[in-house]
Amino acid sequence: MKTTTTGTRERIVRATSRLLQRQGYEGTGIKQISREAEATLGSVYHFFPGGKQELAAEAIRHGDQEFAELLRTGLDSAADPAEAVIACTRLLADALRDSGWQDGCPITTTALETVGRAPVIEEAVVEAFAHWRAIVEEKLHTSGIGLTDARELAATVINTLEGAELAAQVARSEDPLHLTGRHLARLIATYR
Amino acid sequence: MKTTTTGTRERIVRATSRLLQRQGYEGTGIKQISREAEATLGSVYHFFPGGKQELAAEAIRHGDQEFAELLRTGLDSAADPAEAVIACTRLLADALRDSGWQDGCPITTTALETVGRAPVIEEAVVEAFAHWRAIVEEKLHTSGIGLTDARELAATVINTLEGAELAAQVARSEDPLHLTGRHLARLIATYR
DNA sequence: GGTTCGCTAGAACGAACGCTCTATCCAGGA
DNA sequence: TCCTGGATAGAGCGTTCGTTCTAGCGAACC
Repeated sequence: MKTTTTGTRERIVRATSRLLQRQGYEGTGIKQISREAEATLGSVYHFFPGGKQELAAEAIRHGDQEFAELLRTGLDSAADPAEAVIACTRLLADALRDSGWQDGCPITTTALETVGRAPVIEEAVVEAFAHWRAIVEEKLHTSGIGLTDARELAATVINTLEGAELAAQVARSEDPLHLTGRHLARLIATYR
Repeated sequence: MKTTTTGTRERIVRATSRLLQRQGYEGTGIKQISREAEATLGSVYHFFPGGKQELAAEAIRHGDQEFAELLRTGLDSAADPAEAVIACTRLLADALRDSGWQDGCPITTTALETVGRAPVIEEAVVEAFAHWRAIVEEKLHTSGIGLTDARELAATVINTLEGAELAAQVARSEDPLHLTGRHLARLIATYR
């Protein structure tokens, strides 16, 4: 069955994405991935002949989509861009807390570990960040903020969310995310 | 000689700190550390009987001091807190570029890799972030910003710097840091 | 001069790493 | 009915991992 084969591939990608998110690239073994995905080592190398790097790049792309969806959900929940960003921080805080402070940004750890040493992965990382910035930029622009300002603000919004998520994870507290939401809202307000 | 022994210990800590910064915790082996530090495996385990975790925790504390010094240098370079923060982003951008985009925040990668799984390291990480926030907070407060505002702003300044450094490293560009400097300055200006 | 002790030195251990390879399974076409 | 080829299965390769352990070094004290 076609569904079975694509099912295995997808199970592998999802398991990899979750493991990279929680343990990073070097801390995650291919055998652990195959175990968690309920697939065999043979299947992993069948679908990803490029090995661990190719698999990780695909997992990053998966995390990209996941995070993008969260962003869109948050941004669509309010017309005012400042409130919309606050909604994003709330969604992030909820997800982080509900996972026992385990599930931060799905790609940051892997990105930092592989920067400058695994071009295939890095490319996926760069695309993910650009993708997220574009989503925020569009929201800001359609809310009446000029193109240049919207682009610059979007970059800072994403970067700040990343930093806040890291802080929240380390502190095991939602506070850094909520605080960041308020400060970003205040910054955005200065542009209107 | 006393100087020789403390010399070896310090060489090990410095080498570990630099390697953790560039390769992360899981990507750095103890044998590589002993090689780069020009110390033997026996020496490493003599000074750090707690093994890799104890060594990493000590290296994090070293990175803490290093980053704190950079922050103080930047903050002291201008009376106006907004300009002072911009000076920090400039220092960070210089250091990052000059290292070939290798030397980002000395502790972030290790922090993310070990969060929730290595309490000894995590404790050092939490202390480092608190330390950095305190430095920024003091600058903001002595510049006339209220205590609560200063504390909250300081947290956001540190978190945002972290996020911007990550973005700059991934993009191999100083822009995210400079942009963040401008936005943080703008945010700080709304409090005066 | 002998003894102690902080430190250096690196061989060796079991476990885990990424990856290769052969064998087998089984649905669909000839 | 046989054949083909995508998918599954996992033993085994060489290497490296973190750690342990014993042996030896040289300066300092009695």
